[in-house]
Amino acid sequence: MTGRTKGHHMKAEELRLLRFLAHGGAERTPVDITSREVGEHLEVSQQAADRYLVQLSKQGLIARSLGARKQRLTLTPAGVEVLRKEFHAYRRVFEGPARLGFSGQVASGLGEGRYYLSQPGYIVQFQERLGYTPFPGTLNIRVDPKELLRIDGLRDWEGIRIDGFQASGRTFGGASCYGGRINGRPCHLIRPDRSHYQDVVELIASECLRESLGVHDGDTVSVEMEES
Amino acid sequence: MTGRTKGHHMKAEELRLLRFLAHGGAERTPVDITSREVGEHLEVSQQAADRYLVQLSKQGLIARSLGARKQRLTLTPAGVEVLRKEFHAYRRVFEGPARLGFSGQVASGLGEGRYYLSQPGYIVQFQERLGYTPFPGTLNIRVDPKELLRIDGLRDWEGIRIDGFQASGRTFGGASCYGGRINGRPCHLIRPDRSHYQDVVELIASECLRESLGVHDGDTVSVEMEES
DNA sequence: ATTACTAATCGCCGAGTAA
DNA sequence: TTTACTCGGCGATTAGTAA
Repeated sequence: MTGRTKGHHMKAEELRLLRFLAHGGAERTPVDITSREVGEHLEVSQQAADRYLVQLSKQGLIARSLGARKQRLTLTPAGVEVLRKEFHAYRRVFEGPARLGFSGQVASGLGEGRYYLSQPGYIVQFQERLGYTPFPGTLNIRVDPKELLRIDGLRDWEGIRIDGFQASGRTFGGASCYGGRINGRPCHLIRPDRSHYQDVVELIASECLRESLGVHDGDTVSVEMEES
Repeated sequence: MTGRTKGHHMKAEELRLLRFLAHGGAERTPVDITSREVGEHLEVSQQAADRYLVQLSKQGLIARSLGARKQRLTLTPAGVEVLRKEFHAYRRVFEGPARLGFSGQVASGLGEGRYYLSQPGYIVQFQERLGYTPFPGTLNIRVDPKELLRIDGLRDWEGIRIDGFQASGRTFGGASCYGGRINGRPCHLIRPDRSHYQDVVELIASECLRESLGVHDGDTVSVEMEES
């Protein structure tokens, strides 16, 4: 369920194996196959194929149940997500940067945004990777639940990675940022790895968006995301 | 121009590099970049990045011209094809098998088909990989030149590989086969690596298609290709 | 049959450095 | 500055084989 947070990239064979399983329908229906057959398809030894299967399983990308005769493989949601991201990366190449527009109502958060955005561990990363230090506070937008699935397509975008860290004895989680505009003004949508909201998206910008846009709770705003 | 005939697969980093270059527009416009920058993006050393560039260049997937300051990189058509094939493989996963229909007129070939299809070097491969021994003769279909670009999309499909070989002192080239139906009857479209025709596609089947379909030169036939 | 461990080999990565 | 060579080290692969 949680995205591939770690930045260590997959090796080509593991990716091809994942794709092979998806091709065989392992997203929906378990696929019965031996490590030998996997090896034949990938043109590697049975031993290597088996290691790949073990690795993918460890990474939570496939689920294995070993029978005496064959093993039964299923892609996990995380495995599917890896493939969808790859797909999207290629689509980006051939079809240009994706766009995603939606609108929603300004909402009050729980004041967490301010707390998180004040953490130096985050600030240095924002400065480094977004090119600015965000105003300490997120603008929360409540969107129509029907739109959520579409907005969730952002998961496939490359995004700008903000890594989690430890500080003062607690853990701060990672997040991904996506560039866009709200009512024409540049901002980033920030999606924490472990999101707490369902129908709320959080935006950050260098200034206080509430002020610079002159909006209040309940006001409708329109957001235009564009992939870099 | 010639497709990646060799079956030795690319490593993940080379593929990512190729995609990175395409992302930077190297398909159309040369990209100026140093091996250090490439390494940073791929998160490998400058030396490794350089090796990848050399490899890709050797494989004819990119063109390099070294300046004193940066190198100028362009994707070759072969490089673009590699990426397009990857793209298509993922699309196949998420959007199901592609279909491609076209129609054309039965045409006479030069009798080469019979000669090639009689070569034992090909026959064993057909039997092994297509599951039948083709009737020794291709059915040639002349198609509307306007359709050619669309039909050329077949290049992205996975296809069934027939390898080239040497026999009696000469070289026989490789080809790719794609499954489909002509007027409802199963057949394979065969696309030699070095194609001699422009607006003609060649079909093979276990029986003589001319007979079993009861068609003659000039008759219009319709072909339905479906990806496996 | 399978999966998967061990041992030996292979090949790749990156540091140092030449050009 | 670049690109790109050599080489030591180590991770990955395969053959053999145990379970």
